Order: sequence, then C-alpha cells, then structure tokens
Amino acid sequence: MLQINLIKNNKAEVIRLLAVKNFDASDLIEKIIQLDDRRKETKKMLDEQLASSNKMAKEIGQLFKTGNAQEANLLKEQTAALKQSSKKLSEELGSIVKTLSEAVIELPNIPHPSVPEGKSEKDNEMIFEEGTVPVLENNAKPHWELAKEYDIIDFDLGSKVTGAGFPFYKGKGARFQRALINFFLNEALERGYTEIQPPLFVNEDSAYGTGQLPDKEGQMYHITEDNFYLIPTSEVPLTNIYRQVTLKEGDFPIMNAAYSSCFRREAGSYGKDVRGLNRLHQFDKVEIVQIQHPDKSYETLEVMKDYVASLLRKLELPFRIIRLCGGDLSFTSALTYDFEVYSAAQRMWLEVSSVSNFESFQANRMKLRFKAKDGKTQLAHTLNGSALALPRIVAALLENNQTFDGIKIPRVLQSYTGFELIN
RNA sequence: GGAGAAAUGGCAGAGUGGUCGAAUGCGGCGGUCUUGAAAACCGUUGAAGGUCAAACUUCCGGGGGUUCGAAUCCCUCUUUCUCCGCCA
Repeated sequence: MLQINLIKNNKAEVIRLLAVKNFDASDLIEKIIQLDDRRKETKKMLDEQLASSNKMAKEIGQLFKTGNAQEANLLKEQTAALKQSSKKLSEELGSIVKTLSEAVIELPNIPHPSVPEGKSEKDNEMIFEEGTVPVLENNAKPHWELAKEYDIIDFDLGSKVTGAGFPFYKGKGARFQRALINFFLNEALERGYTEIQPPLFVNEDSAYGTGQLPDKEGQMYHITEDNFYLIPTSEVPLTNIYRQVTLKEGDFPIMNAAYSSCFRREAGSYGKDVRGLNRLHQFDKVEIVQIQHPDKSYETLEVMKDYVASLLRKLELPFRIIRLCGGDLSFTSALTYDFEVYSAAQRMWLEVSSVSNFESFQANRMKLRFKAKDGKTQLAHTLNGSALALPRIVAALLENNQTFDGIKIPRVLQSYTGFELIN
C-alpha cells in the first residue's frame, strides 16, 4: 500500500512510474486524492461537533455537581440534535475511509528506477549468467523419469493419497530433500540469519499484511471453518511477526530465515510447466526475510542476491539472474531478481528463487515502523528471497548430474546426505 | 470440549460513571552533583489524524451498545491464566 501523502505530493511521478508496471493510475489517483480531501473535510466537521459535545457534557457534569439539575436537564435536551448530526457525520466518514482504503489498495507498488519497461517475461533483463550448461547424452532423462527409475519420488502415489501436485518423496529422495533443507538452513545461519519455525496457517490479517489478500485470494488454500490460510511461502508469517510493531533504529537489520512447506493452489496452470516437480501444490522452501532501514534496503537487496548466487554456486548449478521488467514484477514488489537454473534434460531454465525489495509497501499495510534518530516514526522496508525453493533445485540436480551409474550428489551436500550417489 | 478469572502506557500496577490520556513504581531520555561512573536529586517520557505551529479529535485487547458523559455499565469476538475432560 502506498502512502497517500506520497501520492499527493508526487502525483505525476507516481503515475509515470506505475506506467512502467503497465498500470494506468491516473484516474485512480485522482479519485484517491479527492476522497482524501473529503475525508479531511468530514473529519474536521466531525471533530468540531465532537468538541462541542464534549464541552457540553462537561458543563452538564459541573451543573449536576453544583446541584443545578434544572439547568443541566435543559442543556441535555440541546445535545440531542448535535448527537444525531455527529452520528450521521461519523457514518459518512466511515464510508469515505472504507472507499478510500479500497481504492488505495488497488495501487501496486512503485517500481524502482532500474526496472526495465516491458509487457511480459520476454522483456525481463538478464543481468548475470554463470556456469556451463551441461551437455547430456542423447538418452538423458527428465527428472520425473529418473525419479521413477530410482524410486525416489512417487507422483502417482501422491495423486492417489491426495491429488496431483502432492508427491511422495521416498528413501534417498526423502533424505536428499532433508539434506538440502539442512544445507540451506545452515548456510543462512552462517550468514547471520535467525532460524524460525513459523506456523503454516495464518489469519486473514497476516495474509493481507504481506499482500496475498485481497488480490491473490484464489492462490491460497483457505480453511473456511476457522478462516485460516495455508501459507504460500513463509514470507507471510515471517514478515507478519512485525505487523503493528515499532522497532528501534538499532534493531536493524532484522534477519530471519525459515524452512517451511508452502501451499499453492496454482489454479489455471497446465501443460509442461507443471510436469514432475516443475509446479507443485505443496513444496518445501527455505526463505530469508530482512527488515531494514529505508536508506539501506537496496544495499541489502544486493547482499541477498549475492547470497542466493553463492548457494547455487556451491550446488554447482548453472544459473542466471534476471531483473524483472515492469510487466512481470509482482503487485507488491519494487524490484525483483529472479534466479533460474538450467535443467539440462528438459532443456529449460527453471525459476528457483525470487529476491525482492518491497520498500515500505508491505510495511505500510501492516504498520511496521521504526523510531528514527530524530524521534519521528516512519515505515521500515521489507525484503525477502527464496534460499531456496527445493523442487526445481532437485529437478535440475537430478537431470544435470545423471550418469550411467546413478545420480551424483554435489560435493557440498554429501556430508548432509551421507551418500554420494542415488542408484 | 466444559466451568471460572482476566486483558490498562516499554514493563509492573492503580483506577467501577464526569475534573482520567490515565495515579504510583521501574525502565528510557535530559540535567545537577562527580575527574569519570554509580547513588541521590530535578525535569521529561505513548500513538494516530489535524495544523506553519497550535487548538481540536480518536485510542485503556477488537467490534457493537447504553448514557448528556464510559477505562469504568451491557452484548459479542479474540487472547491469556486456573480447574475438569480428551490427547501427540
């Protein structure tokens, strides 16, 4: 959620920048400014009426105290009309505020100046590439065939017990997953992150705070009986820890990392993109979240980006870093780097991480503030990134490391798995 | 799941209809004293809206109600604690 004062004071600039996201904000912003002016006007009128009500109530109290009941009762009668009109004003104000906040919620975050213009993922900007794309034998298999051959991931069983997109990991497959989780968590710990085990369900306020609601409602599993949402990423509970919290400047940076299962309905996905591990309804991920001072958030974003790169390097995976264009950038993000690894048998790049700076967009929604040195309270910046999402990493590792003898485990993981080969 | 109690400022804790945004203590900040520190003493110390600044308004877990007037009374939700039941 953008701050209304910022919109007001930089109207033209906000409209121009939102156009980079292919969002035409001019009408909406006009509406917001009008509503906010009306809000102020109405509030002022209401305040004046309340002030005189308060004054009269005090007088009545005084009169009763001094035994002047007759005069008090006279004054009491006068309050009725005032009460009625202030009730009406207050209802009016309520409805203005509601309309206003519904309008403000529709505005996406302003993109960072470095975000390239563009309509779709085709216009994203590749900013870094590393590693050699492996050339496999002709009989190389995609990961879903390897998974079956070595009996490490069972998609059919998942379909039977739950449904499509909920695979079973078995034997060395399960151990491999566990090794990756431990590896990612230990790396994060070494970088100074605090390990957190969050709840996997969140309430409506939390889903709203990080921006999953209202616009991505259909993407989350919803437990209607208790009005909980299954987390699509641990970003949601991790960031909402600080909902309605005022930090001290010395608290920065806050660095939390969590492993969690993630749940996504992925309505409308189909075809080769959802084959095997490419897109699941339940998957595992280690997420890193930072809360930073506004002056330092972009510096931090670069550090987080470099950290994710270091993980992929250690896993010996060829990867590239993409700066998302305006059209591909999420509603809440100001700048996002996507990481893609090459999956050699599918011959495609798979997105395995997304590192974003939300600036104060989430913070404004959830009232995450800090007290600056000058004593003023202002919004903090939130950032997060996957470090990393497991399924596509597993897919790429299975495919890229397949040999005649079996699948080689990257050196860095061997102490975690306890085996060097899946065969 | 059943019964009961509770929720007040950073923390502890008073306040059961008006002068209460709220006593007191602790903590924080500033100062006096001191070579420095501690102690002691003095002052100060919530948030949001609004304003050039003020005035003013709102906020005592959330929402609603009664009343001229609510931290205080009523309804409701949430959370915490105690007891009983069930249970990994």
